Formats: sequence, C-alpha cells, structure tokens
Amino acid sequence: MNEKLYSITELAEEFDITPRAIRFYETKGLLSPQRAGATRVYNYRDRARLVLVLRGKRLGFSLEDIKEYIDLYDADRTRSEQLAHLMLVGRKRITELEQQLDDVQTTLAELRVIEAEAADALRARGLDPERALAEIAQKLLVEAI
Amino acid sequence: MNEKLYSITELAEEFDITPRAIRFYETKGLLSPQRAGATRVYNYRDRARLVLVLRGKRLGFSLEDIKEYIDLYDADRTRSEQLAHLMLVGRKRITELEQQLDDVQTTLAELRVIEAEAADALRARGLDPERALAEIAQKLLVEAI
DNA sequence: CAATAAATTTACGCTTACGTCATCACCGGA
DNA sequence: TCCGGTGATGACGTAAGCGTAAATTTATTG
Repeated sequence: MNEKLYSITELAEEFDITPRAIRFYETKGLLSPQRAGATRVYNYRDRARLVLVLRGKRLGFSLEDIKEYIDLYDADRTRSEQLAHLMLVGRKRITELEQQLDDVQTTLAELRVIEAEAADALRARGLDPERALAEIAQKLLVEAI
Repeated sequence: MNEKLYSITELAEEFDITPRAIRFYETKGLLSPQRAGATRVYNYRDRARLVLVLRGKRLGFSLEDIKEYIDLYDADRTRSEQLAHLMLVGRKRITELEQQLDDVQTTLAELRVIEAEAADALRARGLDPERALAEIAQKLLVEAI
C-alpha cells in the first residue's frame, strides 16, 4: 500500500490552521513537501514536522528557534564532531526547558490563586462563579457578533 | 509627611524597563499619573498599577487583558462582571499553561533521548562523550574569538 | 546665567506571523 | 466546452509592544 498523502487544506483543517500558515512555514524552511507539478503534497514525515512546529509554537518559541530544534532531529550523525555538537546543543536546550518548566509551574500557581480569589469574591456577592463565568462568556460571544 | 513621588526614569530604572514603555502603557490607559506642568509625576498608587501591569506581562497577558483587570477597581461594567471576566481570562491562560507544561515535558523527554543516543554513538566510536563535549565546546569558544 | 541633563510630543520604524486580496493555472465534471 | 473548486504566487496589510530619532521645552547645576 502506498503511504498516505495529504493536500495542504487537509492538513490545515486537521490542525485548525490556514493553508497560508503552512505555506509560510515552508518559506521559513520548516517544511519541504514534494510537489506534483506545482501542487504541494505532504507525506507522514511532513505531517510529523508540522506537529513539531505547532508544539514549538505552543511553547512560545519563534519559528526560527523551532527550525533549530527540528534540525536537531535531522542532524548529521556521521561525524564524531557533529555528534558532540548535537549533545552540546541538546544539553543547552534541556537546561533552558527545565527553566521554562519551573517558570510555567510558578506562573500556574499564581494564576490559580488569582482564579480562586475571583471565585471567592463572586461567592461573597452571592453569585455562583461557574454561572457568572458562563454568562460573561456568552455575553462576550454575543458582543463579538 | 508628603507621599513619595517618582519621576518616570526613577520608575523605569526600578523596574528595569524604559520610560518609553511607561509612556506607552499610559497611551493604552493603564496608567494616568498627575502632571506638574507637562512632566509626569507618579505616586504610590501609580506605582502599584505599574506593578500590576508588569505582573500581568509576566503571566503572559496582553496589555488589553491587563487593562480589564486593572479596571476592576474602576468599574464601568459591574464589579461582578469584571470578576467573572477575570476568571474567564485566567482560566484560559491556565489551560494554555497546562498544555505548555505537557509540551515541555514531552520535548524534554525527546531531547534527552537525542542526547543519550549521541552519547552512545560516541562511545561506540571509542570516545568519551564528556571529553568530546568539552572539546567541541572549547573549540566553539575559540572560534568565537 | 550658561551649559547640561532630563522630559515631552510627534511620528516613523521594526519584528514576527501570518491575513487578505488579486491574478493565474489547472483539473475534473455536467 | 464552460464552470466550480483547489492550488500557486506575489504583494501589500495588520497587530503588539515598544525602539528610535527629531525637535522642543523644562530642570538642574556649577
């Protein structure tokens, strides 16, 4: 059986992004699908790279940083020097991410306190926080139309 | 005793930001210091608002979100609505950060695999990974000069 | 009081990550 | 053969959050 292929809009819909974004990632060297004529055709490897790109974005990385990260996977491992370099860069990234992990946890703790305080304040006014939340979410939705 | 007052540069230096940033926050309605003639003069309340702004930024909120939060104490909407809105925005951010936490951990695991595989590959070549690492780090350092 | 230093306003610039046309080509179906 | 849909390629637009002059006024200091 042939491997599964995807069109640009199929991928876009799957990940809830636009074809424009996918093309943009390509101009930045993050993707490089085959072409059938001029039409882009994505295989599972391209799809996997896209997944990495989107995860990097959620982590708050720039596309340039993401490119460096992805390039680690594809790094040349034939020369000892390259392997050592890979270890070096990998360790650096690990250190950075460990710091980020710490930051995120601290921030999360702080946000949970804020949320709890807001809920308390609403209850002190005789309101059910969840209901109040649902109502304002609804209101903002309506206003947006 | 009169309350303590601050110039724009004093505040800027204290919080390690630029006067330009502080003026920018003002144009966005986040601060509204008194004026002595044309010169901005900040009191402790203005300073407290600035602290809130910077905290909000640390937590990853937009200046617009931060404005909503700060206006909690001014209220043009009802206070309950503001509180509910705060909860809403806070929860959204919490969800994002929880996802980030997950992503960071996944990425860390992957990087550790890459690092370990590189180390193995080096050992398979009869090299000590730590030495190889130290050597290439040294080499890159020298090249940088 | 002259020379700096500090502040103000105005306004254009910059970067990242796309959004949004406009124009054109191509492919399959009625 | 004409049409609708999909895709491609420019190219300009946009939003956030300031940076960076430039031109001027205001304060401070020797």
